[in-house]
Amino acid sequence: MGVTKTDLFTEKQNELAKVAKVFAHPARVAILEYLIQANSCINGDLVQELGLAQATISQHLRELKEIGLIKGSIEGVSVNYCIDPIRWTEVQNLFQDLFSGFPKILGCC
Amino acid sequence: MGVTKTDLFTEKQNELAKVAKVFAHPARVAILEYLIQANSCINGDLVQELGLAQATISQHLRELKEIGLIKGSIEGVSVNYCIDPIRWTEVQNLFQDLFSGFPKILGCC
DNA sequence: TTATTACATCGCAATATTACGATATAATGT
DNA sequence: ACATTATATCGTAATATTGCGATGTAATAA
Repeated sequence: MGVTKTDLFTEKQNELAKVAKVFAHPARVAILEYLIQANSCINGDLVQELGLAQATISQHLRELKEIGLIKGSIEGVSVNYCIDPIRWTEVQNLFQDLFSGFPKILGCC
Repeated sequence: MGVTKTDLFTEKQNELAKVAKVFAHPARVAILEYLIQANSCINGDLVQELGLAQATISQHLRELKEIGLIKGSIEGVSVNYCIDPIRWTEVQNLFQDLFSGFPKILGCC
């Protein structure tokens, strides 16, 4: 027990859930918002920005990378992180598809 | 350890993370999609629909209720579940605000 | 080469989530 | 009252997530 039964659900349902999990931690939301707001995408000061340990930030960054939302390119000693616009739109559409599927007009109950 | 440091983040970041967590399981996504697609919101057959045990479904429904995305009204012996349109839009906007904050034009990196 | 700087990974403890059998509750039917 | 039906809650085992110190790695500087 304790393991999600992914085989019971559609590809898309599993994909949305997996992506949503990445948004399901305030540190990762904060990282994304910081990357958006720093209109240039030079980084490394995330550890100062958020109050978490370097190891913890690194772990969150990895999860964002794994789902494809951000990319990191080595810039000398440090790493430049930025949002992947293609994937960003893709993920936006995943959520949009679900949200727009509900016709707010039909207020039953 | 193991506990999210919510005090480090903004109200809105914590709220979005909390809401995203509800979408972060395919069973809950499936439940929402089923409620959307069953244009009437009479229910109870979710246990047959998804392949999970009744206790598990009930637990997922509670999480959806707790975040306010669905409402359940007692209908005799069974319960009618349906999506709360107000909350649905509210949550949609929470995500939309984040997604639209990124200007896809500025393709740096 | 050795030191420094920036980040990644490992390993572990604390906590949270998932799933479900068992049991409780609450409304209806006989 | 008793049985039935539908759903909720409890308790617990399996697994996942979070956070961080310690350590590894890789590029540059002295």
